Amino acid sequence: MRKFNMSYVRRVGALEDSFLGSGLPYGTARILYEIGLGAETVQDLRTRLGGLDSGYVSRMLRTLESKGYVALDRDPSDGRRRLVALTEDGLKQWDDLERRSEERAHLLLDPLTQRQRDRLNDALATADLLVRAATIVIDPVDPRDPMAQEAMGRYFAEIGDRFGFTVGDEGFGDDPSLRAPRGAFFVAASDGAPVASGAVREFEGTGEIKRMWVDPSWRGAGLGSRLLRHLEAEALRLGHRVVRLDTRDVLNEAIEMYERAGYERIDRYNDNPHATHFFRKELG
Amino acid sequence: MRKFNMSYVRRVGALEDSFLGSGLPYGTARILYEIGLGAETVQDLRTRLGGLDSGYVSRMLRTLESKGYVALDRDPSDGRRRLVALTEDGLKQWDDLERRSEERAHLLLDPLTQRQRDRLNDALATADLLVRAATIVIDPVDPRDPMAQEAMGRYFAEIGDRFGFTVGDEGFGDDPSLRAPRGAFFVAASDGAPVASGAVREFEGTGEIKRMWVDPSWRGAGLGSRLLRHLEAEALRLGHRVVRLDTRDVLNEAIEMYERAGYERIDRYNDNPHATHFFRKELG
DNA sequence: GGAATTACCTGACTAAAGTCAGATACATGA
DNA sequence: TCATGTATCTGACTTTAGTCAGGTAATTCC
Repeated sequence: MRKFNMSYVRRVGALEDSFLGSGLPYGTARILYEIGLGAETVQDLRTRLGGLDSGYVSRMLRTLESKGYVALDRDPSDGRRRLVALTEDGLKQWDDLERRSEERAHLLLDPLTQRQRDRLNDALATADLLVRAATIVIDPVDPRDPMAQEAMGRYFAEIGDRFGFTVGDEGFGDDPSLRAPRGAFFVAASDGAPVASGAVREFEGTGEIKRMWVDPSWRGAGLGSRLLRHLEAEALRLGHRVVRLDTRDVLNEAIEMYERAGYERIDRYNDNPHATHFFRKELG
Repeated sequence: MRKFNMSYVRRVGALEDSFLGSGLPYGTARILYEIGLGAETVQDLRTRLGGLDSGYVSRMLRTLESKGYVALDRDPSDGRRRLVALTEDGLKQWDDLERRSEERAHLLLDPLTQRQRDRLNDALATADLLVRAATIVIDPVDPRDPMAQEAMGRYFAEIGDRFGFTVGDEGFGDDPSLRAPRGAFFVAASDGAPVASGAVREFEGTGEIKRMWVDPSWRGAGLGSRLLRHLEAEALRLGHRVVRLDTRDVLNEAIEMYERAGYERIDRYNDNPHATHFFRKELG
């Protein structure tokens, strides 16, 4: 991996030079680029760029403003915040950056045959998925948190199992069993969006795993097992020696994953009408 | 590819931060690192780092010297040149950079299963090879040039190895037929080292391709065909409508490549005792 | 042997990138 | 309503990274 880094950065890292040649220094161009990508507030920008100094960002926004590339406006919902947006000229500049970057990528790929390009693409896509997967962090969140709500929303939508009320404004309500002190909810996020979730709670004296969900585009990256290990550790911490869970027959990969993780089939232990398969595992 | 860049640099690019935390600025650390990697002269350093300003490098060497990390010495074989080397302290610093970098890579790979790590490795190795291949430049050089000599050295060493004859170390002399105005020699280089070579000359009124060689670790990256196209174009430029070449039965991949490139088998046209197969192609 | 070239150095500069210490206006919770 | 906190801005800095124009000693070419 380190070898790759060195040679890749040396060759393609020059891709960042495409930011230059636009008349803007690198930092300023990055800001312009992120705005075009959807950053809406100054704060948003700062976090996207990895926590830059606020004064520094402010100054760069000022130069972009004076060049007529971005417009700043007070946020009506919070007067301290400022909204950033590209002007027409700014959009033109952004397109220019895009085009330049695209061109450079083409230039690089030019000497390769189509077959080689395809191979490169595949390799990079694989690497990307794995690197993303490796840098995902699994964090405990309150199930009422918007991230948790979004994850559950996608979980329920996918399972085709709707609650009595509509998904949206009021969310999935608040199931206290999924929170401290007798439960926990975890969300795995990448780039600020939930990509997997899961919960532990207590049920009839033992641990129970609920709401296991992995974003379809992330399946096969080992995220499910990682999350499962997390949930088991949490169940142990909550004092359980056994966890149980239910799932349904159509979720084949999930069932396989549970089996690989050492879960054994048991008889039905609850009255969930949607579940067909039941598992248990001794922890520790 | 651009997508990969963005997400990769965001996550792993931080790998370069490992240069920081060493108390040295990035540029200076890079110099230290390259010396540890084997750069021996100031010139060597400059080319490895992509042609930095000589004054700039000199200054950085001075700070490294004053910190006691590197020692500079006159080159006995050329008094203008200076030899650079790490001191004991410098070596310690270098190890530290290595360790830090290694640690960071491990931290990233930690959450992955062994199977995933292997997949990532494969993907990165493939991407690396292809990106390297794409950024190789094929340049005409004089066959007396050190690069050409090195390439030919390896070419002869290899066929010598395989076919059991040796070439003296008096060099390959100067075969004027491989130079202008009736011939040309090409070297493909990556990171300053020759990875492939080939020549065109005139023989009995038609073009002839000689000295086709591709570094073993580079085979299968399409370099041979690229070089061959180059040589054909050159032959055409030199006024030939036909090129011929000879090769040997054990070089299977080479023979396949020639066939794919549109070469047809012909009868022996010279008295090269090592050749067994003969080809020709009409150009244009 | 003298001119040209090469390898490196020095000094004087610039722009970019980033830090730090306040200042200011707005927001929020007790 | 007051203390506290937040989002942004301003000004005064520093460090990096890099450029450019000469200069010196050694080497090569003719």
